[in-house]
Amino acid sequence: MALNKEDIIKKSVIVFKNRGYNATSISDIAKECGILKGSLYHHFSSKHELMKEVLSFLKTYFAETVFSIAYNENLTIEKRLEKLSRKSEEQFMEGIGGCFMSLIGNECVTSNMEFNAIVKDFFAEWKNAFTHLYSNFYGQKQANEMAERAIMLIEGAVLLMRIHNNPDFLTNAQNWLINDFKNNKILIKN
Amino acid sequence: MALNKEDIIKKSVIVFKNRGYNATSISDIAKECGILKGSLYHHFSSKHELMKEVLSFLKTYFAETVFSIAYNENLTIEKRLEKLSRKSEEQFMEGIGGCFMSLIGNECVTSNMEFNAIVKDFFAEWKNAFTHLYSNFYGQKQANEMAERAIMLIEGAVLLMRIHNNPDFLTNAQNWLINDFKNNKILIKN
Amino acid sequence: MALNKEDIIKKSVIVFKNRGYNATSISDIAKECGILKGSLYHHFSSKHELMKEVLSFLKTYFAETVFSIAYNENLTIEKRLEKLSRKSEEQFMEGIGGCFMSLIGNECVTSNMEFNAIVKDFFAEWKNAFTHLYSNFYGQKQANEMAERAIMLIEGAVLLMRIHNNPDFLTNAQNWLINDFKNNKILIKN
Amino acid sequence: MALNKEDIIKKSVIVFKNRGYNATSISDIAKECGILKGSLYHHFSSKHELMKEVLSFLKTYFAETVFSIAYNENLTIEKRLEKLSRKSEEQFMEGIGGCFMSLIGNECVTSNMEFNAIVKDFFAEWKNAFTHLYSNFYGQKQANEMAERAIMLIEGAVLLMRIHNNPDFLTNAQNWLINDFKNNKILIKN
DNA sequence: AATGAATGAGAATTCATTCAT
DNA sequence: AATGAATGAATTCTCATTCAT
Repeated sequence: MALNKEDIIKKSVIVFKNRGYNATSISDIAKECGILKGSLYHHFSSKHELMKEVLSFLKTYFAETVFSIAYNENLTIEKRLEKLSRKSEEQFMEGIGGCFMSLIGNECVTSNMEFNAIVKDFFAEWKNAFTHLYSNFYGQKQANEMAERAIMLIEGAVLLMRIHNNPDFLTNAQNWLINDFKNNKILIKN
Repeated sequence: MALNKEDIIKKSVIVFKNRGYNATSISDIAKECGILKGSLYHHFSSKHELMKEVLSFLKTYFAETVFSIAYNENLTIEKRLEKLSRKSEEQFMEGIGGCFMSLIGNECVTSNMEFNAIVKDFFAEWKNAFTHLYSNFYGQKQANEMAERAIMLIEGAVLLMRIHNNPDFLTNAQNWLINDFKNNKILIKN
Repeated sequence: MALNKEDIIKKSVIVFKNRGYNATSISDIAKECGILKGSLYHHFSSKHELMKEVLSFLKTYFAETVFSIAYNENLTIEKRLEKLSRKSEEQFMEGIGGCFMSLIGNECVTSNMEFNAIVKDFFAEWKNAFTHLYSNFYGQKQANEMAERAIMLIEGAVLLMRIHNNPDFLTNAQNWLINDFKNNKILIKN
Repeated sequence: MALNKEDIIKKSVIVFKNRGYNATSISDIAKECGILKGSLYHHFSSKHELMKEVLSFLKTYFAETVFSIAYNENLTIEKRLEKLSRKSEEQFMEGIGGCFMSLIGNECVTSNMEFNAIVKDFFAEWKNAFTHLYSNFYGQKQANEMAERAIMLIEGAVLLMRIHNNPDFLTNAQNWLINDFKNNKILIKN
């Protein structure tokens, strides 16, 4: 009752993150929302459309709430890196753990170009954020590489965390990134 | 005609890797094998059982063909690392690209403990291989950490490669790993 | 259209009685109901669940409409026996003939404890009804025995009626029971 | 190995009696015989043909081993009745309990006229046996009726025995029949 | 907006039967 | 006689979607 699109999207995130796209039924989502599956079609024209809106919602959420931190000039570069890490960690550890974008992106890579486009955008924005931070200390090319590496490390860590049901993997990865950053900064200064 | 279990498992790897577990139907696999879906049940009692055998097959394949390289005393540590990288790359780039174990492991993490157990084993064996290599130059604790990091980096790279349909991600990651190894070796020597 | 559970249950009784549990498909029942097989699952979660509801429905039906006659104090014992006979006969001769409870009970005895429980309940209630009637003229032990015998005779008659496609078997059995009752009553009085 | 038709028929009796016709697969029977299902088709052209032979085998078995007792002039009528009871009881209590003929007869009554014909023959022969015994003391019409009643009682008892998994039902029914016989004989003599 | 009944396509699975070896 | 691979039809069940109320 009085459910709006955003409510449904937020509930959908939970269910899709647990079971993936194909194993999640419209019924599952409706149940999570406390309505009947027929009613979902008042808000979304199809499961596919719902997922597209979920992905867009999350992309926007990350851009506004997480990646934007990289551009916050009120904080030191280091603080930004730390805050960005903490914020993304929050998301990746939510519920059962995992990166929604890569989960859906990987599952649906052959079947759904529209999902894929959004997922690629997400990664591009994430990379830009990291590149922006690193380019304070490194040249463009190296900053780019380091950003790519950072994302790989985090995504790999999230993946292992999900499979092993153990948050330490992600915690370790974030610590390594931050420590590397600090150590390299010192090296560069000298 | 006269297909055996291994033939079917190899065909299954292709189809499951493309579409994942839930989106792949027994019909899809049967079609790939050139038989009717009913005939598959002569060889495997269920889709679930088939996937278990596929995962076990791949785990054994990696152990015997890839991870074993780390223990090959006829090669230098560096050569082993390179060969191990090349061999795993071969697998991860096969077909549409992706790491079968992490794809299935992530998709089915909430629904299937039996898949999960095999996937965890796979990662444990992979980590042991890296740890074994790194412990030639580092203490146990650090070798362990470096192994974990290496796997994270590769898995993250494979994930980005799949999503962007671009093998460079993985190539880069492997190069970084090998270069890091060489550089660190020099640092340690001095 | 706009079928409800009870409509479907009543149609199911017909089909299941004709062919038994295993030879009846969900499709058969859906056809009888004038809907598609998928639609049945809107009302019943499985064939097994449907049969459980059919059995429960029939058990209640017999309790309320047939066995209750034994306790109707407005009728003489003899009238009750006659009416009870007539009412059960109506059910056993319906359609192709047969006792639904014993048909399903016997067919599914090894495969389905839940069906079995309901079937046993049915027979217990039937026996109680007969025992109640007979205990007006006999001691508890003998009334019990006579009730058991009565049910055996009727069930055997229904079985032969079904196999021979001849209602006379049941008619005969009911007459014998009623005559025995009358004759014994006279013997007892003297 | 070295299985012959009769071996298979005897194993089939066990499996069909447990699960009925439709729920029993050719595989189940093959398993019980220790061969593969394909091999069964060397001995029987179809499941239907197998059941026909099973029914014929049992009909012959009962005729020769059980019903023939009624015509054994070396025994008193009473002894014959007792022995006949004991022998049929043996069969009805075998394994999980139940009368094979009535189980299959009832399950397949609408689908299989060939089974039905054999089952009807079986009951005719059984009735003849009882009629033969009773006609030593009663007129043809009454002997006939008593035979019918006897069979109804036993069949009803076997049915309840199977459903309640309790052999007492059949034991009781047989005792009642024998006692009735003895008591009536005395009444008639006087 | 929500319900709930219905649809129809497609999923996994079973199974009687065939047949080359 | 037996095997084991394959068939193809049928079965139970699921699910995205539609629509009258």
